[in-house]
Amino acid sequence: MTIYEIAREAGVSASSVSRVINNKPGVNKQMRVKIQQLLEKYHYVPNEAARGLVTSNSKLVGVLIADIRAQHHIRGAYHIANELARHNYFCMILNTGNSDEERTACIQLLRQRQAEAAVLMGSTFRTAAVQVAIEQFLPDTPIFIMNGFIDLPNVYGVLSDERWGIADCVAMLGRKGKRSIAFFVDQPTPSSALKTEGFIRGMAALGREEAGLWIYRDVEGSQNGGYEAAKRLLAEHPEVDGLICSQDIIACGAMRAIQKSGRSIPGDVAVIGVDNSSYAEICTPRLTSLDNMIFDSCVTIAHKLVDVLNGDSTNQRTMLLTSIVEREST
Amino acid sequence: MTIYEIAREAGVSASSVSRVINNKPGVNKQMRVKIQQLLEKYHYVPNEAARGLVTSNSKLVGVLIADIRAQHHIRGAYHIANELARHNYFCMILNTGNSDEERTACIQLLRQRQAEAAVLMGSTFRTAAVQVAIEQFLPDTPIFIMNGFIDLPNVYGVLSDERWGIADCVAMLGRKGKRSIAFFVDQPTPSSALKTEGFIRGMAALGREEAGLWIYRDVEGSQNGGYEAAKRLLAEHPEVDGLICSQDIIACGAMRAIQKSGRSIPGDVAVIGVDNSSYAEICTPRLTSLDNMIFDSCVTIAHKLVDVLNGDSTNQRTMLLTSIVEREST
DNA sequence: TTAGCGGCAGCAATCGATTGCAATTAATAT
DNA sequence: ATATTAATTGCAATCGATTGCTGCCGCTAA
Repeated sequence: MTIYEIAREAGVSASSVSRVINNKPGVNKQMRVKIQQLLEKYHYVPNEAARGLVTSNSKLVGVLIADIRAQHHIRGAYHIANELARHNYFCMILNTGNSDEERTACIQLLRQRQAEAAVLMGSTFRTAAVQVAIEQFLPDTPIFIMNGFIDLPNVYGVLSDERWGIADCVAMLGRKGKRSIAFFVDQPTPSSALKTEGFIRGMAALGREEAGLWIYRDVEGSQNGGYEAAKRLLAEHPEVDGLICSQDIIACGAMRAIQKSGRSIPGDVAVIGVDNSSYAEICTPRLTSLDNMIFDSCVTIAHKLVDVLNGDSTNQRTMLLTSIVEREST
Repeated sequence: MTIYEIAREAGVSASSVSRVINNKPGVNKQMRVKIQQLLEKYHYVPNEAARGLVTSNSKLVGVLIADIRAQHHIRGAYHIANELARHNYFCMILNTGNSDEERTACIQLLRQRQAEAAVLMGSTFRTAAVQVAIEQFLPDTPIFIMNGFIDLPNVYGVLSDERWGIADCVAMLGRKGKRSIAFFVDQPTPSSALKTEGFIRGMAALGREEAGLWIYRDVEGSQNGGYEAAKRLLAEHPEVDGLICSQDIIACGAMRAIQKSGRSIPGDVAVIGVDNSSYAEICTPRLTSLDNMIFDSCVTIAHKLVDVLNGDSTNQRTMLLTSIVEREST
């Protein structure tokens, strides 16, 4: 069913049908009704490719996620997609994978489908190769970065203040009398750098110097990664009484190792994770976690997106405050 | 950058450029190279809307998921998207939500974007309204159903034999000397009906009649749902020594209630979940779970999809065997 | 009676590709 | 030298919409 067939049936030209479809003036009232009935009758759905071709608006926003299997990312995509759907935009959720080739391919896909904007989640966009790809293929496309920022005209970013968040976590452990606090952090990204910085500041507030801190870097972002790191930690510093992990899942693994060593949580060692994911509710004991406001970030991004697509302006950079959700592990 | 601009620069017509882009014969070798260099130079990416308009192939497959936040569904989408990407197809992942209106809207979206096939995951497609929508808007589109089947010409389905799987779970508990076994099942769907049937058969094999079975239906698919159901179970049947839950997350909640009642797992009560999700690895004790072969199902669906899109034929219905992954809870 | 105007409808160009067919050219055979 | 054939190349139609512009009709005012 095309507008031409509808037009023929109604005895008018395609122009009129198009005007009816798009609620534009210039069509007689009765004819409008007649056409609407035909549209209804034949379950007419416009061909978005044809429409996009002439109007050059695709009503399409690309959401690039490093790994859609990661809980917090997919939840973010979910919120953004829902918000955009209300504005008649459609989200193209793409799993970018971790190689630059895959990422560039995704960016080309966006271009190929004329995406009007792109949202980046995770560390997808960090490498130079990807930035080049963006500049080459999406030069005038507004880019929205979740938990990150690049200082360029078309780039908008939402960040949660994980630095102060982690510092708060340290302070909280301090208030509970913990002094020998370790920190597990995953692969280096801007986000993990902020977290590390927060840890250092927090410990400084407790009177500890950066040199002597127990920071375990490059911990794999999995339960096993946390488990192994904690084994090492317990061997090297058996007097540890507090642990902060840059991801909940790492904390889950770490707690297993701590419990296995015969220590109690939070009695002997208190543990805090980050993300406030569903894992935090499921592990035993339930995990205290720094909520980095994924939900709010996504809502904010979605609003920014809609504003920009509507031609309104927004500030390029927004900072969100984090909060600690306290559970049994502290 | 359009083919016309490339053509002008190369001093040929758009036709030749198009032939080069699509690797078609009929272009002089040197000219072909020259055009390829220009394509490269200007980072040319074809406009898929224009291309789709004339060829009427969108290279697009819709994946409809009731709730993309559900681990196993999004993992499924991940596998399918990866497999299809290798065949130059692009996946449109849509969160259908739970109302018929939302679902119909998603189906219209597929039509609007000329999706060449649709994959349905979760109970998305069960209601009559949705089936009508499919018939109206996607009459000739092949539909692939994950863990389900409808007997129609264009419909393909992959099912895992959860019935026998659950029966096996019962048998396994039986072998461990458990006899007082309860079953928690979520909202009624074809899948949960199969599971229930499997439970009944399994118990029959242990010599139990259907009438006296402890089947708790309509348990909410969340940790809290499992927790509340288990509280009821323990109150009504304190002698319970085995529990099978239709979802891992339900089992996680149930285990909390069981532990809180002072019982040990698996000593007093053995627990089994379904899905073999990451939750099964994170809860304490780690959960024995029936692996319903999400991964294999997705791979199978993706293969079927590619076959059908290539014009090859496949059998409409495939059955996969499940397997029990044994962990600490049994 | 005629100029002016507003409402409605359609023509035709356009978006960026693809592709069948005809035209041109060069190479080979007769 | 002419006919035959194959290899290139371009023309023009097409896909399914949108939209500026023109034309027509009927009504009102001078």
